Amino acid sequence: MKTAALPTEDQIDVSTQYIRDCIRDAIVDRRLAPGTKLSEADVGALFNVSRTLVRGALQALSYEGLVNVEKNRGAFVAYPSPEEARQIFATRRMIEPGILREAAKHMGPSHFQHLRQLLMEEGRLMGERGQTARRAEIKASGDFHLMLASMTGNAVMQRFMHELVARSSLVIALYGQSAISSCGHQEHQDIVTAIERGDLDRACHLMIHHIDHIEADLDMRENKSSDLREAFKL
Amino acid sequence: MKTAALPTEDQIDVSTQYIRDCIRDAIVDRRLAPGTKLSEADVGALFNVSRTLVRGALQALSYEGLVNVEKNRGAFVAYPSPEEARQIFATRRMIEPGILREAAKHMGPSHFQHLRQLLMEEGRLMGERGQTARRAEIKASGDFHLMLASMTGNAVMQRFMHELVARSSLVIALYGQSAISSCGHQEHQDIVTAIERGDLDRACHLMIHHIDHIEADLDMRENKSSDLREAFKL
DNA sequence: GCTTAGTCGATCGTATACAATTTCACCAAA
DNA sequence: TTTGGTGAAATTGTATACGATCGACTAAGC
Repeated sequence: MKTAALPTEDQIDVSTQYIRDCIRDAIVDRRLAPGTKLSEADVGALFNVSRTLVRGALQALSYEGLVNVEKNRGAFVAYPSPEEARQIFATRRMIEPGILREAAKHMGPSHFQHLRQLLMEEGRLMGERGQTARRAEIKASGDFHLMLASMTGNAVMQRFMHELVARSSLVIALYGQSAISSCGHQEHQDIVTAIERGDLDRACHLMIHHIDHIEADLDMRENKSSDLREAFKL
Repeated sequence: MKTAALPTEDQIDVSTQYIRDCIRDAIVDRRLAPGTKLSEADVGALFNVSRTLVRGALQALSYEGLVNVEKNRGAFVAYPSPEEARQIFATRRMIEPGILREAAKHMGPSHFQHLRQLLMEEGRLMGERGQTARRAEIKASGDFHLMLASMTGNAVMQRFMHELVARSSLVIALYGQSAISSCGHQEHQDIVTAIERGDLDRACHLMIHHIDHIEADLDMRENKSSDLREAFKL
């Protein structure tokens, strides 16, 4: 609920940071389709700022992998290739077990309560229908992994996971099949249960398979038009 | 050896990317001390470009954690706190075992040869004396971990490791004690040997202890002057 | 003498201006 | 109908301009 201050938007201090967050949210929420051109002038007009600030925001997003900046052509919402998608999930398989073990070291009863609460919210959203609910569900699903990362108390790792989750959301939005990805909810619960029991090996095992399942539920056959450009450019 | 084109510097296309790389190299090589102010005007004058490009470079470096940008005060070479340093190494412990296992899947004889070659170079540098050799040694030590990451064939992970190694170098430059950190060379060799034998569990174990040793050889008592500013600011 | 207010210089934040490049529409020729 | 070329319009790349903020120094007051 970050977009709370719409009515007085032009009075708010609209900094690069704010623009970046807005665009990122829009991309992750799928309100901006992959491949969409983000014209500096247009975005600037939207926020009532000059191109200078917009450029900064777009460059930052480019660094996060959510936007591709092509020289002399402009910025576009990232259109991750299947290979890129595979790398993102492969990276998650490499690091999330580590996160799990580290987080477990720092977890107390209150942490488990927070996790359970998040899972309940997630389950509630799963029951609902409609675009909005689906978006919220994808977001909640990512928040689970993000919350685990935050429990490591490690800001560096948190940033990495933040980026990975955002890019995963983009990939799921692109290649995800209708409703199947929801089955991850039960897996989240199983993971928490395993941690709670102190069975970290099992928790890690479940986590890896969970990521496998997310990836398996994607249909990453070669894409639409936009790929031709990438195939021959540069 | 990236700074090969000094004589004709003003004719080169000095883009944001180039400036960023130069500054990063200077930081990692310890030619720029932590805490050093990077004035936009000064850097711009140095490269004969406007502040616009410099700002872009500094913001990118800030995202990498090598530079701190303080609002209305300017950019400074990062001065990692002990806590930050701990998080960097903790992150490496969380992800490098994963890298190891993934890299091992893709490694053939030629890969081992490359690794051995790097290790020989590392050993050679260890024998030499002088600042230059020490810098090269720290760099070579990082390159070992970077090479392992590159063998995963995963660009996302490679970028993460690149950032972690750069920041580690900064930390070592700051808190490292004279010659002790060199003992890691033998550990690198042991890790390669373990991978070669297919004993990944042992390789991971060695890797974690290796990172432990690097961290243990630091003297992270509370720092010099520059920290006072951070202590009271914000 | 120490504290506090006020001014000045330096540096950053943002907007704007101009140059360079790409895109696209239009038209002519095959 | 398609292909190829030309020029204007749009868009990005970079530099510069100007207002805002911070830090240091000076000076006045306690």
